[in-house]
Amino acid sequence: MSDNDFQRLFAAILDLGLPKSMASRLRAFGREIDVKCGTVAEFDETSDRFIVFVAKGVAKLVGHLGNDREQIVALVLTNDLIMQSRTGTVPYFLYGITDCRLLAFPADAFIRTVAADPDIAKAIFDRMFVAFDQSRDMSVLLGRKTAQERVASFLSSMADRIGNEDENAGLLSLPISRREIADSLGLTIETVSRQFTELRQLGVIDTNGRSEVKILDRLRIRKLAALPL
Amino acid sequence: MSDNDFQRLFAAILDLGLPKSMASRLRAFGREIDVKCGTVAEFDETSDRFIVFVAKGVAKLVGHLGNDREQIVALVLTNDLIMQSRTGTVPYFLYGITDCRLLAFPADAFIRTVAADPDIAKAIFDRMFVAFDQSRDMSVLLGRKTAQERVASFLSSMADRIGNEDENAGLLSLPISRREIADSLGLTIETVSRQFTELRQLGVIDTNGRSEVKILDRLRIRKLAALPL
DNA sequence: CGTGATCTTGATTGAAATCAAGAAAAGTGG
DNA sequence: CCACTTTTCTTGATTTCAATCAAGATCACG
Repeated sequence: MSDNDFQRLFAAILDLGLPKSMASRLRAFGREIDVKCGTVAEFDETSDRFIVFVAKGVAKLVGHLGNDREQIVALVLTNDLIMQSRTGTVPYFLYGITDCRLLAFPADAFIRTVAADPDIAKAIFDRMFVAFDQSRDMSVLLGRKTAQERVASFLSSMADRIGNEDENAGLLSLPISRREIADSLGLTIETVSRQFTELRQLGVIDTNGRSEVKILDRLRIRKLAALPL
Repeated sequence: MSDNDFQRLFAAILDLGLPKSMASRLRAFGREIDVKCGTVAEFDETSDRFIVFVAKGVAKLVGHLGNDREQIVALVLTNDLIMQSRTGTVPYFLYGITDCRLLAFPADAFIRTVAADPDIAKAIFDRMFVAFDQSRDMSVLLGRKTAQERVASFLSSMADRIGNEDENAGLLSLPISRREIADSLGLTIETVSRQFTELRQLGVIDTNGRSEVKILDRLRIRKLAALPL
Protein backbone atom coordinates (compact mmCIF):
# COMPACT_ATOMS: atom_id res chain seq x y z
CA MET A 1 0.00 0.00 0.00
CA SER A 2 1.47 3.33 -1.03
CA ASP A 3 1.65 6.43 1.13
CA ASN A 4 -1.15 7.89 -0.90
CA ASP A 5 -3.38 4.83 -0.64
CA PHE A 6 -2.78 4.88 3.08
CA GLN A 7 -3.81 8.50 3.42
CA ARG A 8 -6.85 7.98 1.20
CA LEU A 9 -7.94 5.03 3.31
CA PHE A 10 -7.68 6.97 6.54
CA ALA A 11 -9.52 9.88 5.01
CA ALA A 12 -12.38 7.53 4.04
CA ILE A 13 -12.44 5.87 7.44
CA LEU A 14 -12.13 8.89 9.70
CA ASP A 15 -13.64 11.63 7.53
CA LEU A 16 -10.47 13.50 8.25
CA GLY A 17 -7.24 14.29 6.47
CA LEU A 18 -4.18 12.59 7.94
CA PRO A 19 -1.05 14.73 8.09
CA LYS A 20 1.87 13.22 6.18
CA SER A 21 3.99 12.88 9.31
CA MET A 22 1.30 10.95 11.17
CA ALA A 23 0.68 8.74 8.16
CA SER A 24 4.26 7.64 7.93
CA ARG A 25 4.57 7.05 11.66
CA LEU A 26 1.47 4.85 11.63
CA ARG A 27 2.61 2.96 8.56
CA ALA A 28 5.73 1.99 10.45
CA PHE A 29 3.89 -0.44 12.71
CA GLY A 30 0.65 -1.03 10.80
CA ARG A 31 0.29 -4.42 9.11
CA GLU A 32 -1.70 -5.16 6.02
CA ILE A 33 -3.52 -8.44 6.30
CA ASP A 34 -5.29 -10.20 3.48
CA VAL A 35 -8.01 -12.55 4.59
CA LYS A 36 -9.56 -15.00 2.18
CA CYS A 37 -13.28 -15.56 2.25
CA GLY A 38 -14.15 -18.01 5.03
CA THR A 39 -10.78 -17.91 6.78
CA VAL A 40 -9.58 -16.45 10.08
CA ALA A 41 -7.50 -13.29 10.24
CA GLU A 42 -4.12 -14.05 11.80
CA PHE A 43 -2.61 -11.32 13.94
CA ASP A 44 0.92 -11.46 15.18
CA GLU A 45 1.57 -12.65 18.68
CA THR A 46 3.34 -9.56 19.92
CA SER A 47 0.16 -7.91 21.13
CA ASP A 48 -3.23 -9.13 22.21
CA ARG A 49 -5.06 -5.93 21.37
CA PHE A 50 -5.36 -4.51 17.89
CA ILE A 51 -7.14 -1.61 16.26
CA VAL A 52 -8.22 -3.00 12.90
CA PHE A 53 -9.55 -1.12 9.89
CA VAL A 54 -11.36 -2.86 7.09
CA ALA A 55 -9.92 -1.40 3.90
CA LYS A 56 -11.98 -3.67 1.69
CA GLY A 57 -14.49 -6.47 2.14
CA VAL A 58 -16.91 -7.75 4.76
CA ALA A 59 -15.87 -9.54 7.95
CA LYS A 60 -17.37 -10.93 11.14
CA LEU A 61 -16.08 -11.06 14.69
CA VAL A 62 -17.26 -14.33 16.21
CA GLY A 63 -17.32 -15.53 19.80
CA HIS A 64 -17.07 -19.31 20.22
CA LEU A 65 -18.81 -21.11 23.04
CA GLY A 66 -18.18 -24.75 22.09
CA ASN A 67 -20.78 -27.34 21.00
CA ASP A 68 -21.18 -25.49 17.71
CA ARG A 69 -22.59 -22.50 19.51
CA GLU A 70 -21.27 -19.27 18.14
CA GLN A 71 -22.33 -15.66 18.25
CA ILE A 72 -21.37 -12.96 15.78
CA VAL A 73 -20.65 -9.93 17.96
CA ALA A 74 -19.84 -7.52 15.14
CA LEU A 75 -20.44 -7.43 11.42
CA VAL A 76 -17.92 -5.10 9.81
CA LEU A 77 -18.04 -3.57 6.36
CA THR A 78 -15.51 -1.64 4.30
CA ASN A 79 -14.21 1.41 6.22
CA ASP A 80 -15.37 0.10 9.59
CA LEU A 81 -13.16 -0.13 12.65
CA ILE A 82 -12.87 -3.11 15.02
CA MET A 83 -11.29 -3.37 18.43
CA GLN A 84 -9.84 -6.86 18.40
CA SER A 85 -8.78 -8.29 21.72
CA ARG A 86 -7.88 -11.69 23.09
CA THR A 87 -8.90 -10.90 26.64
CA GLY A 88 -12.63 -11.73 26.56
CA THR A 89 -13.96 -14.71 28.49
CA VAL A 90 -14.54 -16.71 25.29
CA PRO A 91 -12.26 -16.92 22.24
CA TYR A 92 -13.05 -14.44 19.47
CA PHE A 93 -11.92 -14.69 15.86
CA LEU A 94 -12.24 -12.35 12.94
CA TYR A 95 -13.38 -14.16 9.77
CA GLY A 96 -13.52 -12.89 6.21
CA ILE A 97 -17.05 -13.16 4.84
CA THR A 98 -15.72 -11.97 1.50
CA ASP A 99 -12.04 -11.65 0.66
CA CYS A 100 -10.86 -8.80 2.86
CA ARG A 101 -8.00 -6.41 3.14
CA LEU A 102 -7.37 -5.31 6.70
CA LEU A 103 -5.04 -2.83 8.30
CA ALA A 104 -4.10 -3.82 11.84
CA PHE A 105 -2.24 -1.78 14.47
CA PRO A 106 -1.08 -3.03 17.85
CA ALA A 107 -3.32 -1.01 20.17
CA ASP A 108 -0.67 0.43 22.48
CA ALA A 109 1.56 1.85 19.80
CA PHE A 110 -1.43 3.08 17.83
CA ILE A 111 -2.90 4.98 20.74
CA ARG A 112 0.37 6.56 21.77
CA THR A 113 0.87 7.70 18.22
CA VAL A 114 -2.56 9.14 17.50
CA ALA A 115 -2.61 10.88 20.88
CA ALA A 116 -0.09 13.32 19.40
CA ASP A 117 -2.85 14.74 17.19
CA PRO A 118 -6.01 15.64 19.17
CA ASP A 119 -8.17 15.72 16.00
CA ILE A 120 -7.18 12.19 15.07
CA ALA A 121 -7.59 11.02 18.66
CA LYS A 122 -11.08 12.50 18.72
CA ALA A 123 -12.01 10.87 15.39
CA ILE A 124 -10.90 7.48 16.69
CA PHE A 125 -12.84 7.97 19.91
CA ASP A 126 -15.92 8.88 17.87
CA ARG A 127 -15.62 5.62 15.99
CA MET A 128 -15.26 3.74 19.22
CA PHE A 129 -18.40 5.38 20.57
CA VAL A 130 -20.28 4.23 17.48
CA ALA A 131 -19.00 0.69 18.01
CA PHE A 132 -20.11 0.88 21.66
CA ASP A 133 -23.57 2.01 20.65
CA GLN A 134 -23.81 -0.88 18.21
CA SER A 135 -22.64 -3.38 20.77
CA ARG A 136 -25.19 -2.16 23.30
CA ASP A 137 -28.02 -2.07 20.80
CA MET A 138 -27.06 -5.67 20.07
CA SER A 139 -27.38 -6.55 23.77
CA VAL A 140 -30.87 -5.05 23.86
CA LEU A 141 -31.79 -6.97 20.72
CA LEU A 142 -30.40 -10.27 22.02
CA GLY A 143 -31.76 -9.84 25.52
CA ARG A 144 -35.25 -8.54 24.85
CA LYS A 145 -36.41 -8.68 21.24
CA THR A 146 -38.60 -11.37 19.62
CA ALA A 147 -37.46 -13.29 16.54
CA GLN A 148 -39.50 -11.04 14.25
CA GLU A 149 -38.14 -7.87 15.84
CA ARG A 150 -34.59 -9.19 15.48
CA VAL A 151 -34.91 -9.98 11.79
CA ALA A 152 -36.67 -6.66 11.12
CA SER A 153 -33.92 -4.86 13.07
CA PHE A 154 -31.27 -6.61 11.04
CA LEU A 155 -32.87 -5.68 7.72
CA SER A 156 -33.47 -2.11 8.84
CA SER A 157 -29.87 -1.68 9.92
CA MET A 158 -28.54 -3.27 6.71
CA ALA A 159 -30.71 -0.88 4.73
CA ASP A 160 -29.13 2.04 6.60
CA ARG A 161 -25.62 0.70 6.08
CA ILE A 162 -25.62 -0.64 2.53
CA GLY A 163 -28.99 0.31 1.04
CA ASN A 164 -29.26 1.75 -2.44
CA GLU A 165 -30.24 5.40 -2.22
CA ASP A 166 -31.16 6.05 -5.86
CA GLU A 167 -34.29 4.95 -7.74
CA ASN A 168 -33.84 1.43 -6.32
CA ALA A 169 -34.23 2.73 -2.79
CA GLY A 170 -34.48 -0.08 -0.26
CA LEU A 171 -32.90 -2.70 -2.50
CA LEU A 172 -30.31 -4.72 -0.61
CA SER A 173 -27.86 -7.33 -1.68
CA LEU A 174 -27.17 -9.15 1.58
CA PRO A 175 -23.48 -10.00 1.94
CA ILE A 176 -24.16 -12.81 4.39
CA SER A 177 -25.89 -16.19 4.49
CA ARG A 178 -28.91 -17.21 6.57
CA ARG A 179 -26.55 -19.04 8.92
CA GLU A 180 -24.63 -15.85 9.54
CA ILE A 181 -27.80 -13.84 10.03
CA ALA A 182 -28.90 -16.45 12.55
CA ASP A 183 -25.50 -16.41 14.29
CA SER A 184 -25.64 -12.66 14.62
CA LEU A 185 -29.25 -12.53 15.88
CA GLY A 186 -29.03 -15.40 18.37
CA LEU A 187 -31.54 -17.49 16.39
CA THR A 188 -31.48 -20.65 14.25
CA ILE A 189 -31.48 -20.56 10.45
CA GLU A 190 -34.97 -22.08 10.41
CA THR A 191 -36.38 -19.26 12.50
CA VAL A 192 -34.68 -16.64 10.34
CA SER A 193 -36.12 -18.29 7.24
CA ARG A 194 -39.62 -18.36 8.71
CA GLN A 195 -39.38 -14.68 9.65
CA PHE A 196 -38.31 -13.76 6.11
CA THR A 197 -41.38 -15.61 4.85
CA GLU A 198 -43.62 -13.86 7.35
CA LEU A 199 -42.27 -10.39 6.53
CA ARG A 200 -42.82 -11.18 2.85
CA GLN A 201 -46.42 -12.23 3.56
CA LEU A 202 -46.94 -9.01 5.52
CA GLY A 203 -45.90 -7.08 2.44
CA VAL A 204 -42.97 -5.39 4.20
CA ILE A 205 -40.23 -6.90 2.05
CA ASP A 206 -39.81 -8.75 -1.19
CA THR A 207 -37.03 -11.24 -1.90
CA ASN A 208 -35.32 -12.51 -5.00
CA GLY A 209 -32.96 -15.46 -4.80
CA ARG A 210 -30.92 -15.87 -1.65
CA SER A 211 -29.39 -12.50 -1.19
CA GLU A 212 -31.61 -9.85 -2.73
CA VAL A 213 -34.10 -8.17 -0.43
CA LYS A 214 -36.24 -5.20 -1.30
CA ILE A 215 -37.63 -3.26 1.60
CA LEU A 216 -41.07 -2.09 0.56
CA ASP A 217 -41.96 -0.15 3.68
CA ARG A 218 -39.08 1.39 5.65
CA LEU A 219 -41.31 2.89 8.31
CA ARG A 220 -43.29 -0.27 8.91
CA ILE A 221 -40.18 -2.41 9.19
CA ARG A 222 -38.79 -0.04 11.82
CA LYS A 223 -42.05 -0.42 13.72
CA LEU A 224 -41.81 -4.21 13.52
CA ALA A 225 -38.20 -3.91 14.70
CA ALA A 226 -39.29 -2.00 17.85
CA LEU A 227 -37.10 0.89 16.72
CA PRO A 228 -37.98 4.55 17.29
CA LEU A 229 -39.56 6.08 14.17
CA MET B 1 -14.07 17.37 45.60
CA SER B 2 -10.60 18.67 46.39
CA ASP B 3 -7.60 18.56 44.06
CA ASN B 4 -6.22 15.75 46.16
CA ASP B 5 -9.43 13.72 46.16
CA PHE B 6 -9.51 14.16 42.43
CA GLN B 7 -6.00 12.85 41.96
CA ARG B 8 -6.61 9.98 44.35
CA LEU B 9 -9.73 8.99 42.44
CA PHE B 10 -7.94 8.97 39.11
CA ALA B 11 -5.10 7.01 40.57
CA ALA B 12 -7.56 4.37 41.80
CA ILE B 13 -9.42 4.26 38.49
CA LEU B 14 -6.50 4.25 36.08
CA ASP B 15 -3.78 2.66 38.19
CA LEU B 16 -1.72 5.65 37.22
CA GLY B 17 -0.63 8.89 38.77
CA LEU B 18 -2.22 11.98 37.26
CA PRO B 19 0.13 14.95 36.85
CA LYS B 20 -1.08 18.05 38.69
CA SER B 21 -1.46 20.04 35.47
CA MET B 22 -3.64 17.40 33.83
CA ALA B 23 -5.73 17.09 36.98
CA SER B 24 -6.56 20.75 37.09
CA ARG B 25 -7.35 20.92 33.39
CA LEU B 26 -9.74 17.98 33.68
CA ARG B 27 -11.37 19.40 36.80
CA ALA B 28 -12.23 22.50 34.79
CA PHE B 29 -14.88 20.73 32.74
CA GLY B 30 -15.58 17.62 34.84
CA ARG B 31 -18.88 17.58 36.72
CA GLU B 32 -19.58 15.78 39.92
CA ILE B 33 -23.00 14.19 39.90
CA ASP B 34 -24.71 12.66 42.88
CA VAL B 35 -27.29 10.08 42.03
CA LYS B 36 -29.71 8.83 44.62
CA CYS B 37 -30.51 5.15 44.76
CA GLY B 38 -33.16 4.33 42.15
CA THR B 39 -32.94 7.61 40.23
CA VAL B 40 -31.58 8.54 36.82
CA ALA B 41 -28.30 10.40 36.41
CA GLU B 42 -28.91 13.74 34.70
CA PHE B 43 -26.20 14.94 32.37
CA ASP B 44 -26.17 18.42 30.96
CA GLU B 45 -27.52 18.98 27.47
CA THR B 46 -24.37 20.48 25.98
CA SER B 47 -23.01 17.11 24.88
CA ASP B 48 -24.49 13.76 24.04
CA ARG B 49 -21.41 11.76 24.81
CA PHE B 50 -19.82 11.54 28.22
CA ILE B 51 -16.98 9.65 29.80
CA VAL B 52 -18.26 8.81 33.27
CA PHE B 53 -16.31 7.50 36.24
CA VAL B 54 -18.00 5.94 39.22
CA ALA B 55 -16.28 7.43 42.26
CA LYS B 56 -18.57 5.63 44.67
CA GLY B 57 -21.55 3.30 44.47
CA VAL B 58 -23.14 0.88 42.05
CA ALA B 59 -25.02 1.90 38.92
CA LYS B 60 -26.67 0.34 35.87
CA LEU B 61 -26.91 1.48 32.28
CA VAL B 62 -30.31 0.46 30.99
CA GLY B 63 -31.71 0.33 27.45
CA HIS B 64 -35.47 0.82 27.22
CA LEU B 65 -37.54 -0.92 24.58
CA GLY B 66 -41.06 0.01 25.66
CA ASN B 67 -43.78 -2.34 27.02
CA ASP B 68 -41.77 -2.70 30.23
CA ARG B 69 -39.00 -4.42 28.35
CA GLU B 70 -35.62 -3.28 29.51
CA GLN B 71 -32.10 -4.60 29.28
CA ILE B 72 -29.21 -3.71 31.57
CA VAL B 73 -26.25 -3.32 29.20
CA ALA B 74 -23.66 -2.55 31.85
CA LEU B 75 -23.41 -2.98 35.59
CA VAL B 76 -20.85 -0.57 36.95
CA LEU B 77 -19.13 -0.62 40.31
CA THR B 78 -16.93 1.85 42.15
CA ASN B 79 -13.90 2.85 40.03
CA ASP B 80 -15.47 1.63 36.77
CA LEU B 81 -15.71 3.71 33.62
CA ILE B 82 -18.79 4.10 31.40
CA MET B 83 -19.11 5.52 27.93
CA GLN B 84 -22.50 7.21 28.05
CA SER B 85 -24.02 8.22 24.76
CA ARG B 86 -27.41 9.30 23.52
CA THR B 87 -26.89 8.04 19.99
CA GLY B 88 -27.97 4.42 20.28
CA THR B 89 -31.13 3.19 18.58
CA VAL B 90 -32.99 2.91 21.88
CA PRO B 91 -32.87 5.32 24.84
CA TYR B 92 -30.31 4.50 27.52
CA PHE B 93 -30.30 5.81 31.07
CA LEU B 94 -27.83 5.47 33.89
CA TYR B 95 -29.54 4.62 37.21
CA GLY B 96 -28.11 4.55 40.68
CA ILE B 97 -28.52 1.12 42.26
CA THR B 98 -27.08 2.50 45.46
CA ASP B 99 -26.46 6.19 46.10
CA CYS B 100 -23.68 7.08 43.70
CA ARG B 101 -21.10 9.73 43.18
CA LEU B 102 -20.16 10.12 39.53
CA LEU B 103 -17.61 12.20 37.71
CA ALA B 104 -18.73 13.04 34.18
CA PHE B 105 -16.71 14.62 31.36
CA PRO B 106 -18.06 15.72 27.99
CA ALA B 107 -16.33 13.22 25.68
CA ASP B 108 -14.83 15.67 23.17
CA ALA B 109 -13.12 17.92 25.67
CA PHE B 110 -12.00 14.94 27.71
CA ILE B 111 -10.35 13.20 24.79
CA ARG B 112 -8.62 16.30 23.53
CA THR B 113 -7.27 16.88 27.01
CA VAL B 114 -6.03 13.40 27.81
CA ALA B 115 -4.47 13.08 24.35
CA ALA B 116 -1.79 15.47 25.60
CA ASP B 117 -0.45 12.72 27.86
CA PRO B 118 0.13 9.42 26.02
CA ASP B 119 0.23 7.42 29.27
CA ILE B 120 -3.17 8.68 30.33
CA ALA B 121 -4.55 8.18 26.82
CA LYS B 122 -3.33 4.61 26.88
CA ALA B 123 -4.82 3.97 30.32
CA ILE B 124 -8.20 5.24 29.13
CA PHE B 125 -8.02 3.09 26.00
CA ASP B 126 -7.20 0.07 28.13
CA ARG B 127 -10.33 0.71 30.16
CA MET B 128 -12.35 1.02 27.00
CA PHE B 129 -11.02 -2.30 25.75
CA VAL B 130 -12.12 -3.92 28.98
CA ALA B 131 -15.58 -2.43 28.55
CA PHE B 132 -15.67 -3.74 24.97
CA ASP B 133 -14.72 -7.20 26.09
CA GLN B 134 -17.48 -7.12 28.68
CA SER B 135 -20.04 -5.90 26.18
CA ARG B 136 -19.13 -8.66 23.72
CA ASP B 137 -19.10 -11.35 26.38
CA MET B 138 -22.57 -10.10 27.23
CA SER B 139 -23.67 -10.55 23.60
CA VAL B 140 -22.42 -14.13 23.62
CA LEU B 141 -24.23 -14.75 26.89
CA LEU B 142 -27.49 -13.21 25.69
CA GLY B 143 -27.35 -14.78 22.24
CA ARG B 144 -26.26 -18.31 23.03
CA LYS B 145 -26.30 -19.27 26.70
CA THR B 146 -29.03 -21.17 28.56
CA ALA B 147 -30.69 -19.75 31.67
CA GLN B 148 -28.47 -21.82 33.94
CA GLU B 149 -25.30 -20.78 32.13
CA ARG B 150 -26.35 -17.13 32.37
CA VAL B 151 -26.95 -17.22 36.10
CA ALA B 152 -23.74 -19.17 36.68
CA SER B 153 -21.85 -16.66 34.51
CA PHE B 154 -23.31 -13.80 36.48
CA LEU B 155 -22.30 -15.30 39.81
CA SER B 156 -18.86 -16.20 38.55
CA SER B 157 -18.24 -12.70 37.26
CA MET B 158 -19.54 -11.10 40.46
CA ALA B 159 -17.19 -13.35 42.42
CA ASP B 160 -14.29 -12.07 40.33
CA ARG B 161 -15.36 -8.45 40.74
CA ILE B 162 -16.47 -8.19 44.36
CA GLY B 163 -15.68 -11.54 45.95
CA ASN B 164 -14.08 -11.79 49.34
CA GLU B 165 -10.53 -13.04 49.00
CA ASP B 166 -9.74 -13.84 52.64
CA GLU B 167 -10.95 -16.79 54.71
CA ASN B 168 -14.49 -16.13 53.47
CA ALA B 169 -13.44 -16.81 49.90
CA GLY B 170 -16.39 -16.92 47.53
CA LEU B 171 -18.74 -15.05 49.82
CA LEU B 172 -20.68 -12.42 47.92
CA SER B 173 -23.05 -9.72 48.99
CA LEU B 174 -25.01 -9.08 45.81
CA PRO B 175 -25.61 -5.36 45.33
CA ILE B 176 -28.62 -5.94 43.07
CA SER B 177 -32.10 -7.43 43.23
CA ARG B 178 -33.46 -10.47 41.38
CA ARG B 179 -35.24 -8.10 39.00
CA GLU B 180 -31.95 -6.44 38.11
CA ILE B 181 -30.20 -9.77 37.68
CA ALA B 182 -33.03 -10.81 35.35
CA ASP B 183 -32.84 -7.51 33.45
CA SER B 184 -29.14 -7.93 32.93
CA LEU B 185 -29.33 -11.59 31.86
CA GLY B 186 -32.33 -11.29 29.52
CA LEU B 187 -34.45 -13.54 31.75
CA THR B 188 -37.47 -13.17 34.07
CA ILE B 189 -37.18 -12.99 37.85
CA GLU B 190 -38.92 -16.36 38.13
CA THR B 191 -36.32 -18.05 35.97
CA VAL B 192 -33.48 -16.43 37.90
CA SER B 193 -35.02 -17.60 41.14
CA ARG B 194 -35.43 -21.16 39.86
CA GLN B 195 -31.80 -21.23 38.72
CA PHE B 196 -30.61 -20.06 42.13
CA THR B 197 -32.59 -22.92 43.65
CA GLU B 198 -31.14 -25.40 41.19
CA LEU B 199 -27.55 -24.26 41.75
CA ARG B 200 -28.17 -24.59 45.49
CA GLN B 201 -29.50 -28.13 45.03
CA LEU B 202 -26.46 -28.98 42.91
CA GLY B 203 -24.29 -27.91 45.84
CA VAL B 204 -22.51 -25.22 43.84
CA ILE B 205 -23.70 -22.27 45.90
CA ASP B 206 -25.32 -21.55 49.21
CA THR B 207 -27.57 -18.59 49.91
CA ASN B 208 -28.48 -16.64 52.97
CA GLY B 209 -31.28 -14.10 52.81
CA ARG B 210 -31.76 -12.18 49.59
CA SER B 211 -28.32 -10.92 48.87
CA GLU B 212 -25.76 -13.26 50.37
CA VAL B 213 -24.39 -15.95 48.12
CA LYS B 214 -21.53 -18.26 48.95
CA ILE B 215 -19.87 -19.92 46.03
CA LEU B 216 -18.89 -23.39 47.21
CA ASP B 217 -17.19 -24.57 44.02
CA ARG B 218 -15.56 -21.92 41.83
CA LEU B 219 -14.40 -24.36 39.21
CA ARG B 220 -17.70 -26.13 38.88
CA ILE B 221 -19.64 -22.88 38.56
CA ARG B 222 -17.34 -21.80 35.74
CA LYS B 223 -18.04 -25.12 34.03
CA LEU B 224 -21.79 -24.60 34.44
CA ALA B 225 -21.31 -21.08 33.05
CA ALA B 226 -19.66 -22.44 29.89
CA LEU B 227 -16.55 -20.42 30.73
CA PRO B 228 -13.01 -21.60 30.03
CA LEU B 229 -11.40 -23.11 33.11
C1' DC C 1 -45.92 -6.41 64.79
C1' DG C 2 -48.03 -5.58 60.61
C1' DT C 3 -47.72 -4.03 55.85
C1' DG C 4 -45.84 -3.85 51.35
C1' DA C 5 -42.29 -5.32 48.45
C1' DT C 6 -39.50 -9.01 46.88
C1' DC C 7 -38.73 -13.63 46.21
C1' DT C 8 -39.94 -18.61 45.57
C1' DT C 9 -42.58 -22.36 43.86
C1' DG C 10 -46.05 -24.61 41.03
C1' DA C 11 -49.13 -25.07 36.85
C1' DT C 12 -49.71 -23.87 32.24
C1' DT C 13 -48.70 -21.70 27.91
C1' DG C 14 -46.05 -20.24 24.14
C1' DA C 15 -42.16 -18.94 21.10
C1' DA C 16 -38.37 -20.68 19.19
C1' DA C 17 -35.43 -24.95 18.91
C1' DT C 18 -35.03 -29.32 17.15
C1' DC C 19 -35.99 -33.00 14.05
C1' DA C 20 -37.10 -34.25 9.39
C1' DA C 21 -37.98 -33.90 4.56
C1' DG C 22 -37.93 -31.52 0.32
C1' DA C 23 -36.91 -27.50 -2.82
C1' DA C 24 -33.94 -24.16 -4.77
C1' DA C 25 -29.63 -22.43 -5.78
C1' DA C 26 -24.72 -22.79 -6.57
C1' DG C 27 -20.85 -25.49 -8.03
C1' DT C 28 -18.46 -29.10 -11.06
C1' DG C 29 -17.07 -31.46 -14.78
C1' DG C 30 -18.02 -33.52 -19.12
C1' DC D 1 -24.84 -25.87 -21.96
C1' DC D 2 -26.48 -29.45 -19.39
C1' DA D 3 -26.73 -33.52 -16.01
C1' DC D 4 -25.13 -34.35 -11.45
C1' DT D 5 -23.65 -33.28 -6.89
C1' DT D 6 -23.39 -30.38 -2.93
C1' DT D 7 -24.74 -26.78 -0.26
C1' DT D 8 -28.11 -23.65 1.37
C1' DC D 9 -32.68 -22.55 2.18
C1' DT D 10 -37.66 -23.38 3.16
C1' DT D 11 -41.49 -25.65 5.20
C1' DG D 12 -43.81 -28.81 8.34
C1' DA D 13 -44.24 -31.65 12.75
C1' DT D 14 -42.85 -32.04 17.32
C1' DT D 15 -40.38 -30.93 21.48
C1' DT D 16 -38.41 -28.05 24.91
C1' DC D 17 -36.98 -24.26 27.66
C1' DA D 18 -38.24 -20.27 29.52
C1' DA D 19 -42.28 -16.99 29.91
C1' DT D 20 -46.53 -16.22 31.85
C1' DC D 21 -50.07 -16.80 35.20
C1' DA D 22 -51.09 -17.60 39.99
C1' DA D 23 -50.51 -18.34 44.84
C1' DG D 24 -47.83 -18.27 48.90
C1' DA D 25 -43.56 -17.39 51.61
C1' DT D 26 -40.00 -14.49 53.16
C1' DC D 27 -37.91 -10.35 54.05
C1' DA D 28 -37.36 -5.33 54.97
C1' DC D 29 -39.12 -1.41 57.10
C1' DG D 30 -42.05 1.86 59.43
